[in-house]
Amino acid sequence: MARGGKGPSLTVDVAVISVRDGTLGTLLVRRAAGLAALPGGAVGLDEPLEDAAARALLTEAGLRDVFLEQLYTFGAPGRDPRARVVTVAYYALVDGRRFDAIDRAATPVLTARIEVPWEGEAGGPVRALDEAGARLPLALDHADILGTAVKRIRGKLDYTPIGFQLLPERFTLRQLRQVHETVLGRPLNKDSFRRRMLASGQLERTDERQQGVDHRPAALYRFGRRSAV
Amino acid sequence: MARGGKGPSLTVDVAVISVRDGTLGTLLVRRAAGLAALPGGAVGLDEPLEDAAARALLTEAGLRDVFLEQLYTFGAPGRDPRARVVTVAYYALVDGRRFDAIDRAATPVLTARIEVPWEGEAGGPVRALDEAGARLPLALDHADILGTAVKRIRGKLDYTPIGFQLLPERFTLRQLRQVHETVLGRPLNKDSFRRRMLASGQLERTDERQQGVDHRPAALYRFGRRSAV
DNA sequence: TGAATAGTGTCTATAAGACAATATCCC
DNA sequence: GGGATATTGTCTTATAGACACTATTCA
Repeated sequence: MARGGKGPSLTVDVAVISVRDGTLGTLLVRRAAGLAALPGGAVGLDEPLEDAAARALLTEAGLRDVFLEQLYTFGAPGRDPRARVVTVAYYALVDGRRFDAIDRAATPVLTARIEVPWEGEAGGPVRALDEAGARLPLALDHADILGTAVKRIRGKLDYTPIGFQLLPERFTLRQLRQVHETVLGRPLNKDSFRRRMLASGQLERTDERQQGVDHRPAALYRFGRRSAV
Repeated sequence: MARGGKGPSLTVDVAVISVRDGTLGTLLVRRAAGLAALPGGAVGLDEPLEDAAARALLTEAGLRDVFLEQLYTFGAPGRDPRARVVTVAYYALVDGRRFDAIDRAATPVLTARIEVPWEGEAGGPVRALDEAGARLPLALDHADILGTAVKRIRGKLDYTPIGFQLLPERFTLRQLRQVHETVLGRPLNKDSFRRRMLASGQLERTDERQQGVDHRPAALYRFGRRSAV
C-alpha cells in the first residue's frame, strides 16, 4: 500500500446494484478483518479509470459487460486509516439473475441485500445484510459509497430509463414498474407509470408474451433506440 | 510534475461559472504556452479534495466562500501529455459582479465568456472567448470540464434552486428567471416560472423593492430555509 | 366457471402556457 | 399622461391519479 509519491494513491471501487425479489442487492468481496468490501483496486499507471473499474468487476466478481458509470470520488484523508487513498467510485447496474450465474468457486463473492434507512433522496450510508438477514460490516466508507449509488440511481430514474439495466432483455411493464418501486423505495401509480413508459417511445413491444403465469400473460417489451423527436 | 509513485498523480480543477449580461462566464488563469486553464493544482497528501479546490480558487483566482461541488473525475491516460494526471473537477457558482471585485494585480485572472455549441443536455466541450470575442485556447481537456459543468448545472436547475448562487443576496424574479434562461440557453415561460418559484416555498419576499429602474420596481426576494411540507 | 392480472377508456385534479386587466414607478 | 414592467386573475391545455370495465390465461 505504501507508495513513493508525494500525493495520494488512487483506486477505483464499484457499487454493483441489482434488484431481486423486490429488494436491492449488491456484490461484495471478503477482505481482511472479516469485513466485506466493494470490488475495487488500484488504478494502473496507464489505465483509464473506467477500465480499472471494469477490471475489478471481472477479476473480483466475475462480471463482464455491465452498465458502468462514474459515481463520485471519495477522498477524505481519514477514510483509509492505513494511508491516504482517494477512490473514484463507479456504480454498475446488473440483472439480479446474473448473480446466480457467477462461478462462486473462482470468485468467492458475497451477495448482500441493501437496506436503505432513509427516504427519497436524503442520502447517507446504507446497510448490507447477508442471506440470513445478518448485518455485514463494510470496509472503510463503503456504506457511504453504496448509499451515494442508491441516491444517484433514484435521481436518475426520474428522467432516465435506466431501470432496464436491472432486468433481462425482455420484460413486462409490471416487472419494470416493480424495479422502479424497489429502487425508489415507494409504490408508483400503476396506470400513470404504464402511460408514461409507453409514451416515452423507448419501449419496443415484442410479439412475445409472458410464459407460465396463472393469469393473462403480459406482453414482453424491450428497450429500443429512442424512436422520435 | 514527476512523481516517484506507481500510480497516477492527483489534481483538482475548478470550473467557475457565473452569469453576466445574459451570458455564461468563467474565470481562467494563464499557463505556459499561452493557454488558458481552469484554476487548479495538486492535492496535498493530507488535504481533503474540496479543500484543495477551495485553495486553488483562493490562491489562483482570489475567490473565497463560494458554492463549490464535486463535478466529475477526469482521468484519460492521454489527457496530459507530460504525465498521467487524474483530476477531480469541481464547479463553483459565483455572482458575476464578484468578478469585478477581484484584485487583478494580485491574481492575474482572465474572465471569459462561455459559448455552448450544443442544446439541452447533449454535452460536449464549450468554447471560451475573451472580452473582445476572440477564442481563448484552453489547456488539456479543460473545455470538456467546462462543458460537463454546464451540462450538470442545466440538469440541476430542473429540480434545485441553485440559480440564486449566481445572484446577489437580494434579487427580483425577473433576474432569477434570466439567470435560469442564460444557464439553460433557452427562454422560459414568464408566468409559469413565477408561479413555480413562488410555490416552491424557497423564496422569501423582503419588504424592499428594486431601485433606480424606469418602471414599476419589482419586489426583492431572497432564498430562505425550505419552509414547509 | 373462478381467480388473477393485462389492457383500455373515462373522469377528475393539478400544473403549465396564454393572455387580459390592473398596479406602480420614472420621465 | 405615457412608457415600461410588476402583479394578479382567468381561461385553456397537458399530464397524473383514480377508477370502472373488458380481455385473456390457467386451474
